[in-house]
Amino acid sequence: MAMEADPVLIRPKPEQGAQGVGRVIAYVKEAMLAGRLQPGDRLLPERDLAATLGVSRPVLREALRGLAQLGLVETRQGSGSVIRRPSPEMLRDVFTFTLAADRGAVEDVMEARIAIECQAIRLACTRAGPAELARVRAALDGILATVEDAEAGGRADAAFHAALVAASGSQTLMAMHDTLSELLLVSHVARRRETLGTKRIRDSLAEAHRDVFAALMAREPDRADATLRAHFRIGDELRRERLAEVPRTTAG
Amino acid sequence: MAMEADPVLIRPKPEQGAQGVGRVIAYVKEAMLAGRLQPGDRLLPERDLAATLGVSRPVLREALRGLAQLGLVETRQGSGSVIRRPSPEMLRDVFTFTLAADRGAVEDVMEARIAIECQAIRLACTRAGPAELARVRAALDGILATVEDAEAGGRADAAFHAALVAASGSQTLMAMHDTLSELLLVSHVARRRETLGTKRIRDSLAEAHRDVFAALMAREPDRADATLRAHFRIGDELRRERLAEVPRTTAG
DNA sequence: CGGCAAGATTGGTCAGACCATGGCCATGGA
DNA sequence: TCCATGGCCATGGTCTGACCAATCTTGCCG
Repeated sequence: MAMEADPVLIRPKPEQGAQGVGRVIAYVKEAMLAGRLQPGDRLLPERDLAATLGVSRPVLREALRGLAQLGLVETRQGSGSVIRRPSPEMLRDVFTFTLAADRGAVEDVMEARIAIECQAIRLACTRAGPAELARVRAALDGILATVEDAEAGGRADAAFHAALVAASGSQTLMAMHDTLSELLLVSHVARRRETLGTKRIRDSLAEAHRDVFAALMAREPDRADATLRAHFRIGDELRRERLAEVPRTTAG
Repeated sequence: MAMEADPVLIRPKPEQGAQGVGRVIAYVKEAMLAGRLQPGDRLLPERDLAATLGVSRPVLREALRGLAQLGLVETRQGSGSVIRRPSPEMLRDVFTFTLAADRGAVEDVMEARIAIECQAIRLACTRAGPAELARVRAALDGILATVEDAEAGGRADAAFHAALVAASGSQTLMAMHDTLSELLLVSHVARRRETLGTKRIRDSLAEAHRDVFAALMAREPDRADATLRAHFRIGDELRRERLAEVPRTTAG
């Protein structure tokens, strides 16, 4: 009686001990871990693989879709399915939905962004090669060319910061930065509109970006971190100053 | 400005093809991000939802499987599909593949963790009240009480760092730290075992944690940041030293 | 030899049928 | 009246076979 105890209460992980879709997912995962399947390897065509594994094609497709969402497989119509080296793409999704469910105030999102960028510029000081530096340089030029234009300036600003993070060579930091940038997208444009006002303010911002780039070129992590923090602080101060002294005259 | 919560719209990455399966995945993701679907909400039965979305049931199932693999949906036979908030635990599996492909992935995630914690301790210096500080203190005591025990010490260490991040009062930083900590669990215990060896090393680590706490109590953000960074650096150096000089004697 | 078109291969989707599991309700027994 | 069990219905899991769409390969022509 009690010996036939609660099999219902045993909750294996979805792929473990399962049939059908779960079995196929487990088979592919295990083959990858065992080295029998390597990134770049092509799987049998769906019809053949389904027959080989003894499942129907919709079941196989379902399994492949699951693996594809995890970035372990890439499937192309007319071409086939290829094993992939996992990329941080899905990390971006996970952060996005985690933060969407648990998002803090915008300031907190901004703090997280500051954290990521400051760590990124530290790494960039030691890791960035000439190509990465040239990209940051180009992004800086984009900022200087668009200081008068809130919309284009906002995009140039975002591109500059993204180039900074990319120069770190850290895929984790890039994935996180992508998520945070999207979260901040709307407020970012508004922030910029509120900041741009006088020529003095615009020059200050341009100067701050030049300082950040110079710090990166100097290759000193602590200085670069401090300079980037100062840049964010300046932006805050200028915005406060602007709001305190200059009544809003443009509907923006 | 940012005084009120921003109604930020996030555009999820367009799903591959954006027809059929991709469209369904995008639909669910968008609905979650827009708040129309919340964790705990039950989706229509498969047959009904497929009809509603104008796709066949295998297509819908494929989409649900993809979402399930990302932890966004949980599907139970006989019961239905429920929206879930992504749990970082599902990342562990995938991170195993990432590690198999790239041993350096741990260091990458570690950099992100350092970024989050250093920003958190900065915020904690200005935001933490007596209750938060007491919690960090209690977590420090937990570390000091478990320096001889790799397993319990690992948990106490994690609890200390989580308490630091919690003391920042930033929901965003906490959510990100949770996710990163889950990733690092894959290798965390092994790292700690490699580090603990001699009494000298254990004392160094205990001292470093005390320093971090003292810096937090001093309420100086720059000093706290630098002290925490030094703590991470010390951990790295001790680990390298340990691996270089002391042959592994425990099978652990 | 190179380019283009046609055919073959392979993935994407659909419809309909059947099997398996979970939940709820009703009935019977204590 | 309460609890346990069984039956039924709802819902997910899988299969078969057909057709559509995209990619690749081969052959032919200039």
